Amino acid sequence: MQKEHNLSKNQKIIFDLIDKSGEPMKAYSILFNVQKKGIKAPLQVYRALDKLVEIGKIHKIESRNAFIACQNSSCQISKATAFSICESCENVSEINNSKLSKYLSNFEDDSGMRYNKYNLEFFGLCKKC
Amino acid sequence: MQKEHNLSKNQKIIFDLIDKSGEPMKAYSILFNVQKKGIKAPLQVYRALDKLVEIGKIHKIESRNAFIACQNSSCQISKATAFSICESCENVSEINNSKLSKYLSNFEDDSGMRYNKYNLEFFGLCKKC
DNA sequence: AACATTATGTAATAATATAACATTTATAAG
DNA sequence: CTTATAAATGTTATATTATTACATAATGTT
Repeated sequence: MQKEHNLSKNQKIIFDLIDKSGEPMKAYSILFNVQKKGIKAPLQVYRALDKLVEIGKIHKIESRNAFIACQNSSCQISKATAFSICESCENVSEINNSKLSKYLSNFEDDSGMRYNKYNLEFFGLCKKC
Repeated sequence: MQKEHNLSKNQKIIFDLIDKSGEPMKAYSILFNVQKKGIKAPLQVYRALDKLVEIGKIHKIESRNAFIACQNSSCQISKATAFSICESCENVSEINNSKLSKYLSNFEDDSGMRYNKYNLEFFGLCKKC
């Protein structure tokens, strides 16, 4: 069952932009794009991004300092994320592989530490490149 | 067989600092710490960090913008990295698990894209926390 | 209505990272 | 050993990414 998050005005504007772009967007590029909609300051962008990440509508690509819309319909929270990143064209796509997520979610290291979250980034060349 | 990289003066100073600290260090904290040794500018630090990452002596913890010495004696290059990060005390340790690295190195997603590199960060609470 | 929570607006500034250019040191090739 | 090439350094300025602090407004709850 999916909890519907009612996005606020700024959150909606920013999510729509990222979602439509279909690719990772950087915070200041987002800012530039939403200035005509009245969002003027970095903080307004970062606050919306924080919330959107928290509720799993977007994910942060840590190695790129960029944000991408969640491409996984069943993904509610950003607790188990995996991405494939082309080092040439910088295309990024979210990996949705249940074996992989099961493997990683159940992973226990030697210290016995248990994890509640992970983020995995794969790098290589995509088909085109 | 391990290729010995002869570190340059700045690289050595910065690697020794990070290695001795035993924990992730941020670039400007490194800069502060090596100023008495004559390294005055951010760029000098970043250049050494870039090189050290390239040759696998240190790794970047992407989610923290910090750098940690490689804790894996057999790790020559930073092409297959995994870390465990405590969200409370921020302790970070490198995971050296051959099953995991084998699994990830051989992972192929549905698109058939092959990867030559990955970085995985696990989050949770360490034993102490 | 009163209260608490969440979101917004705005200005200033902190933290992270790179560009551009000049010079020096180390390495390799003849 | 000297010329050529690559790697590293030094320095200044600037770009990019992100947060602090404080005031106000909107939304949700009892």
